[in-house]
Amino acid sequence: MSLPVPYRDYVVQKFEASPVFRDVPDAAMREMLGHFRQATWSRGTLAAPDSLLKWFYLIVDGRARVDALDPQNQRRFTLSLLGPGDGFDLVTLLDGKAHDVETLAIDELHLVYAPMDRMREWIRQHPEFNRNFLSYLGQRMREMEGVSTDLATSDTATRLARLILRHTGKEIDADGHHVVRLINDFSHEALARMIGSTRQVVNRHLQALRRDRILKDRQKKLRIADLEGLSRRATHLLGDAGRHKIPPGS
Amino acid sequence: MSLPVPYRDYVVQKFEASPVFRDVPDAAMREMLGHFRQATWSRGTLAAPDSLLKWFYLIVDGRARVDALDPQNQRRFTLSLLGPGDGFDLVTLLDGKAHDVETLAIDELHLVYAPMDRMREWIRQHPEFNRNFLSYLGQRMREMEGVSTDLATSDTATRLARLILRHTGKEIDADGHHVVRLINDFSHEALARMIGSTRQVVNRHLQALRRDRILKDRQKKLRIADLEGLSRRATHLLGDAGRHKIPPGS
DNA sequence: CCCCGGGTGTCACCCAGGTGACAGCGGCGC
DNA sequence: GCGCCGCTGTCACCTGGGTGACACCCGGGG
Repeated sequence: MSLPVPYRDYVVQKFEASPVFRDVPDAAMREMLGHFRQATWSRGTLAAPDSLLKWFYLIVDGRARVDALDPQNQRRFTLSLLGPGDGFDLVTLLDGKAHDVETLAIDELHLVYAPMDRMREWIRQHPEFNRNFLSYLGQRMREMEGVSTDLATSDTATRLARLILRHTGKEIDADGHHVVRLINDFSHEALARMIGSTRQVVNRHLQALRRDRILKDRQKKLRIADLEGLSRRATHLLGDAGRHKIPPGS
Repeated sequence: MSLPVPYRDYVVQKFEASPVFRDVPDAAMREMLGHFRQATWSRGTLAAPDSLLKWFYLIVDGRARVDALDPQNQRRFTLSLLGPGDGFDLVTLLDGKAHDVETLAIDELHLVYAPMDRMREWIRQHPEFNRNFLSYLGQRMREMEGVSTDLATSDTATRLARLILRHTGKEIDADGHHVVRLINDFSHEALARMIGSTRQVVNRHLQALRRDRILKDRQKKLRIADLEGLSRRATHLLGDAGRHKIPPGS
């Protein structure tokens, strides 16, 4: 029923650097994992609401997306993107109540899962894990605050730039372009849902970014040619704003 | 140095029903409070960033507002409104890092406070408190998700209606109007910051609500005349949408 | 091979709502 | 009393971006 030892080793190695387990000693983690089971969901799978009440899932491989859907006005908004080391459903874990969101597998998803209650006990009993977990919660709250603030104060172009920037690694590929992680194969529709906009508008801004040589042209995957330029857009200092306003007498 | 016993009793009674302490036995709470100190901030006081790193504050009486400010583009956004029973800074408590927000006293603020570290220990050591605290975090996350989703999917009129609705009690005053709590004396500017808009636009929508007899006219404090109507706006079923679209042949 | 479905690229249109401006209003201190 | 200041109420103006529509492109399945 529990995880086979070799797989457990693989998972430990996967989670070691993840925010939830960063400072948890390997031994404790290995012991915890002993109580998990394993599952695989094919891409597109939608989490069943009642299984989210009973089990807490940790992602070993693959990505998941958590969408909120406005009941009226059937627009969607992507609350968060989960990758290896992330778990769901966090909110249910905290308060035990059903969480009205859609969690779905973007890729084939390799998961380990354990009963909610047991998870809660671990949090209570393992001090190192507790500390880590709380600090993970803190980070998540910061992220969410950032998203709200962005939505409330910045325009779509800026939000898009920030979205891309947030997922850009420092690594450079063979052609000297920065690679975008996690969201590089997203459709415009999916990007739009992450910044609270629509596919047409996202397309508009993406074209502008390509035109200005900030994004690499002519390819599906996002690649960044001018990181400096991108972060200027993200902070929308408006580039050279004011220059075209030189008073006539100078 | 610690709280005088009569005041402690007062605080216990104040916190008893609050989300953070709901299920914490009075005895445990009283013992905790023994380690707190007391402070009063006059209205308008801004929390000093470094004191927020060292101490965790609980509100006994009064309200506080937590604002995020977009570094460029100096617009503000009110992340949350805190009342009796709420504590700050939650995020710093969780991850120990400075939290770049402005916390300020809306009213004269009566607080009790304790060192962050001790607070963290209580969370770790008192199981009932831990459970409560985590579930409080869950609620807070739900609220934040709601705010983001609103911002991303609804128009300002709807967001304003929801804001008011969220703060409307079931109680009815002498004239049969529902009273709005916590935000009833806010300026349009302050309301605007809570829904990511501007004072002019908020005013626009407030006038519309008055015109439609949803809000009580001619007075500063918000009072609701037609709760039903308000929640219709909040869910923007668009009222009788469709009625004016009856196909010609019927 | 063609068809189909999902994604992309681009329009033209239009409106919610941001913006600046200005006039009134009430409370407070002098 | 008067002046000040912060707030309210209302304009007129302009624009970012939502919307529907349509053409096109590509990959996979029958």
